[in-house]
Amino acid sequence: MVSSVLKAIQILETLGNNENLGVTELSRNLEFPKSSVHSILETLASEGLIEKVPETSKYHLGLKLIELGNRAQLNLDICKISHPYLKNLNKLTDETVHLTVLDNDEVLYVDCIESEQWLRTYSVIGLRAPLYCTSVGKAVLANLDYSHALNIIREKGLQRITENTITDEKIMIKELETIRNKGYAIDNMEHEDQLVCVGAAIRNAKGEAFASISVSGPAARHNISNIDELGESVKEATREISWKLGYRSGSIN
Amino acid sequence: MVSSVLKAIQILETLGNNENLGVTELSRNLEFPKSSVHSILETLASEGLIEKVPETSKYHLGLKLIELGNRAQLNLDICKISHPYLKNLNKLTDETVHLTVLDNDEVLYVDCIESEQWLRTYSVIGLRAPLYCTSVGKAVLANLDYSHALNIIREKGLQRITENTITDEKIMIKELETIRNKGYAIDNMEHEDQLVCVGAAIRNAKGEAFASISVSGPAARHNISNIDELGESVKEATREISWKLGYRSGSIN
DNA sequence: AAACGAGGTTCTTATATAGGAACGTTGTTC
DNA sequence: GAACAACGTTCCTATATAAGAACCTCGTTT
Repeated sequence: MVSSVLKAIQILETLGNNENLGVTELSRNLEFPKSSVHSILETLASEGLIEKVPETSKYHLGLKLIELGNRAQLNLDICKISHPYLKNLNKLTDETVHLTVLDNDEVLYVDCIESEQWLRTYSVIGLRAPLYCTSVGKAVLANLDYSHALNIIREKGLQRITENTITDEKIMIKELETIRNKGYAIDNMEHEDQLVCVGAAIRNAKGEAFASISVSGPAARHNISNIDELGESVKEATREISWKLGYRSGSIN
Repeated sequence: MVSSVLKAIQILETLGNNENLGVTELSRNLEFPKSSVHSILETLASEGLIEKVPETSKYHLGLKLIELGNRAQLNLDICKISHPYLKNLNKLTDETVHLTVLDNDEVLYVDCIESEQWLRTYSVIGLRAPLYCTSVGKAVLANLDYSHALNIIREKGLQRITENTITDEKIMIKELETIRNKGYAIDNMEHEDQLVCVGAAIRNAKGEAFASISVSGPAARHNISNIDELGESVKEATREISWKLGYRSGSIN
């Protein structure tokens, strides 16, 4: 383990969360000595991972990171394979479509195609969300080992975010069963008021649910009657992607 | 300057260009000792910037980089401000629209909205291209200091890429003058066969042309008659963006 | 306008690390 | 199946660096 590299990464993360910080602010935030921060910033800036605003001597993330991030996205198998299916779902539904992967017991949004409608879900690539209150998250959660899922639920807790958030463990366990039976998860304004999503999990060759896709739109457009139809489309897409990834379902599923 | 951080960055870049490299391959490529590569990889992997494929002990770029890259993109003022204009141009033209910034005497594609048509320009965020043979590049080049532009042209050279690439310095200098007069640059299959683009430069508050926007599509759809119309739309968008960035043109331009 | 304060930068040395070399481990060849 | 080859991993120490402290610079206060 290389401490300076570790520090550099933490600096990048901090700059990602708070744009335009100076040496002292970073040093205080991270509790690194100013001089260390300074020399690391100098190095990062020399390669373009961050940029120094000369007038203020403050730093923000740089162009090279955009380049690397997109390279990472292109190299990520799941993105490559899923993108056409996202496009297709977007065409079919005219709603915003997301691809997420499980990372650190959260979902990380790694691809997105926005709806063309005026009232639409916003693009959120690179953001994270909890598992228990999103369709993408619940779809994955429902397909993890029971003990693992329970662990996550208990460790992270079921914080109330909206009126509809499921905050009771027993109800959540039933919900996960429903999701397994249906093959897709519905988020009925559990994460954001007026936002309804349907998500289904993607499995890798080992059968692990490690990613998921969702379609999301305003509650006004998604009532009980059409949400299941959407759910079936999403489920079908994930089934095909999982197949391409080498998953061969043993059961009738 | 911190050598280990510098090495880490070079490793990330190398992994961006060649996915799935092992310790030895990286060590050979970069001429770093294996042990150094090993400990840096370990550190990068611990934070998720890269991922190790356990079966092969090879590494590729990780999820955290997608996150950081998108954070960088969101924080980049020019992206924030330009995105609505890109959307608008895309709607207006139904062609693929790109935003690039000048970086290291090249253009770096930092945002893109793809056409919905079957035959379309592909999305290329994170890629780079030379200045002399792209509309986005020429638009910027035309608005740099004459000596600076000439320097770039001479240092990088005018390599022939397609039949239409401008490879003669004198012709290029005239072309740049035309671009300044018109306010937009046309790439008539100079970078890729059958691909036609129109681009215009964006200026910051200091008046520096540091970014540009283009609309691009197949030559079949863009003849002499409609290309100038597109050019005017692109020019108008860049004019408004430059204004928002604080640029107050002194001349009639 | 002098003194202060808050930030960025430079200096120096005890300390952690880079990197050469030796060691494991895996899979390939004969 | 033994010997080899190729790669990943671990070890050790000369060396580069982290980090504390001093220093500089600029803006603000009295």
